[in-house]
Amino acid sequence: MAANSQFSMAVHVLSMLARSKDENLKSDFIAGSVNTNAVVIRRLLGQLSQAKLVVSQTGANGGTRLARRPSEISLAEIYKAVNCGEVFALHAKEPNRDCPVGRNIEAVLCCLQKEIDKGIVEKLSTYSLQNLFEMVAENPA
Amino acid sequence: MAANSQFSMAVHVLSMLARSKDENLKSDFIAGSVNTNAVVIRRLLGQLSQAKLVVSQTGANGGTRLARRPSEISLAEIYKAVNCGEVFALHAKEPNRDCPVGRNIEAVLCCLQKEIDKGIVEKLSTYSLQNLFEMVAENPA
DNA sequence: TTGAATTGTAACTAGAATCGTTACAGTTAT
DNA sequence: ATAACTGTAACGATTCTAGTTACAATTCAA
Repeated sequence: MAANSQFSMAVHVLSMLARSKDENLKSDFIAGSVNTNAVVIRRLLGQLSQAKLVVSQTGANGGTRLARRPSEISLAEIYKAVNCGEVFALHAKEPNRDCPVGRNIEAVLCCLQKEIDKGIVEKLSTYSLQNLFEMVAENPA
Repeated sequence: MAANSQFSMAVHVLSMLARSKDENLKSDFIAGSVNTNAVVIRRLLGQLSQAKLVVSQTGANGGTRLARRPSEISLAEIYKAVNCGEVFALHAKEPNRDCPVGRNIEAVLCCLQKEIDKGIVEKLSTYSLQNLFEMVAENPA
């Protein structure tokens, strides 16, 4: 499959919104920067809106802006807002319950998966959208 | 796509091998516990063999055993041995270079991606296959 | 030395997930 | 009223994983 780039796109989109301050941005304009279709952006914005990270307005002169200041949005919130799966997947088919290993391995792996995910969220929560936006701005083209 | 469960399968397979000590296990037997096809297991064992975590023998009475003791194999090595992608993917299409955000976001995201991956590896390196195997053994069925 | 048991690997299929695209209903400013 | 937007459904193209079959190469053992 194509790899899931929702988090990357979300960070991109939110950086655009951070840059535009309180002005509404159109999905079409954002799509031009991300280099994709406006519907893809609107779908993503829908998730970010549900997570209360952005506010959208329909109608003429509509568009989207941040719901909070960039310094008050952590990358962890963005990560949780978009649907970007787990670090590794558990078994596709249930292992054999007649095997002492097969019987118990899933529970252990599930635990480990959660622990890793917690670590990721912790690391991401040390960055705000503001921090990230500054990195983008500083970065030499 | 179906999610990538290589790491889960690898840990499962290596736990089986840890349990069997120095005895060779057949791919067919392992497949029975993982509940998949023997070829899938052999493919996985190929990767683990390249990473020098296991040793295989062809021919009659062949099979696979651990290359080292379970206490000397960390989960981080297993993670690196199998091909289980990144936490999040970068942009599918290259962003628009004419946009100040689009121009620089990828480099920043790439950095972040590496930092997160480093965190995962650090966390995984605190567990050995032995530790994990003990968790599986202790876990109530 | 023959035969049986195994691994290694190529090739193909089925199924799932993402992204892109078109289409259109609903909303809002002017 | 009309034009400019968002929200969302529906479908296709692409890509990835895992499952499967098939078979060559290797090794043990009688």
